[in-house]
Amino acid sequence: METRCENCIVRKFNSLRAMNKEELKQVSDAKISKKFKKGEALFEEGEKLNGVYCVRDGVSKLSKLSANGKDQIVKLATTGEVMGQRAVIVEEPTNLSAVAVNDVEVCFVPKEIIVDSMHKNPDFTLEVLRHMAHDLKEADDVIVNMSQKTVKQRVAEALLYLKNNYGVDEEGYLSLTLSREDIANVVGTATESCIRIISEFKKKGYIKTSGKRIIIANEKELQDLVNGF
Amino acid sequence: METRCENCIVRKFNSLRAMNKEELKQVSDAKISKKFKKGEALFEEGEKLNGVYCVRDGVSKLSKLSANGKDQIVKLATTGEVMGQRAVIVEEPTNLSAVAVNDVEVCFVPKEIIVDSMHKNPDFTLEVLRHMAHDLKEADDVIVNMSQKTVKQRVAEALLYLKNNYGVDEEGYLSLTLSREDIANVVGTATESCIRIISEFKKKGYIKTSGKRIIIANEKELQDLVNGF
DNA sequence: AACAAAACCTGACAAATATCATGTTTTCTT
DNA sequence: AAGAAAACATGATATTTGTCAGGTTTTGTT
Repeated sequence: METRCENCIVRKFNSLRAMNKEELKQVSDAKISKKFKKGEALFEEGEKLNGVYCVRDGVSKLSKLSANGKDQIVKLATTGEVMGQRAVIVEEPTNLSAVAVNDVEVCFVPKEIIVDSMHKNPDFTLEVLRHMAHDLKEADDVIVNMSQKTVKQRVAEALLYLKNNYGVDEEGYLSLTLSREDIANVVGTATESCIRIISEFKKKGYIKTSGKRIIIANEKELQDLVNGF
Repeated sequence: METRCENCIVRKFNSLRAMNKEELKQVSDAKISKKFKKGEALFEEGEKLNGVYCVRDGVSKLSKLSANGKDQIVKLATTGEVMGQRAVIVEEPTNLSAVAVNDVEVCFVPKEIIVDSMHKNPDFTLEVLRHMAHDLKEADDVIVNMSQKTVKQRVAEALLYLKNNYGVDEEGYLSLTLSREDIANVVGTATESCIRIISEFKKKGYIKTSGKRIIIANEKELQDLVNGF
């Protein structure tokens, strides 16, 4: 599928929207469409990125390996988001790995075009800057959550996050299904602890489950828990 | 003391170095020098910032209040760093409070000048972007540390950080003296836990203390601890 | 449909950390 | 230099969380 970036709705949600016509044409001509199956890696921590990845469809987990061999998921990147921007800007190997959580389709945009636009088009640079400022704020929030909230609160928060950001299907199940291990890696805890807490939520009627799929049955109770009541 | 920004060495270390002469003159004319005593707040979380704070001297702690009433220190801002940039860029109230750790001297630069330069001077915007990209990476690292390292490892790391970033005085004491409570708030733990661990380090000979002041006596042991040996 | 692999689950226990209570030392202020 | 306030310290205990070990269920593949 060779579509033109100029017509891509995805662009509306990321910094590429601040590009002008010529720039978009350049991107369009140079971009390479890539598909990744669930579980495949888009790129690995420490790799040099030759461009950025604009997500057309699907969700990827951005994670970092810790000294003890566990992955910490730092962010979930969804349709409209751009991955790898940070590394391209500072011209360093990326500090994060990206792995497809479900089937993912991205457009790879060579870094030269991005860098070139950043030098020439202040609006574009500013837009990138705004997105990064937003990510930084979110990262600050995560730091505070990690250090000040209990694992139980963080699991509850993660479930609400999944509902609020990815919605539910016709039956009420969270549209984005993560494995218990992935949830544990988002929350920063042991997989068993995560499973135990999810079981507890189920027992208390806050959620219902079917296999790995989850229905949020009592949003208020979960929210109260997050808030410390 | 009314010095000119054009001559300020501090500027060399932050994004203002990408400003051209006219821009610097504007900053110089509009800036207001402010001094804060140890413990005073420069600004509070949720406040609207009308400009940025360029640190001439001293150290401030940037922190965020958590639901349970504890402060989490997200970053220490030192000579040469600019505080409040993020909030000015996204035009939101700041998500962090800034409190002087020791006596602090800053130049307050009205946001109009910053915003104006960002629209006109791509080099400046790009420089700001680079700094923010760097901060974001550091934040990612903190997230991983918080979730994957033990409190003991994080305390050890914090002590080494203080040594590496602020150095030691003639007697070998860490130049930047933080209270045990502040260290606990950097590390994200209870003050008592922090004190206990510091006592343990002292008992084991990794550090020496005199009041709140600390000498790192065995850097290698501390580093090994951080690395999980 | 059968099988293997992966994911999920649970119990028992150990380790890490928080909390509460109380006393001591240091630092600051006058 | 004295007194008050803040910071530091430590014990006892409770809670949270991780680890190991062994199961069961679900999922994917042929």
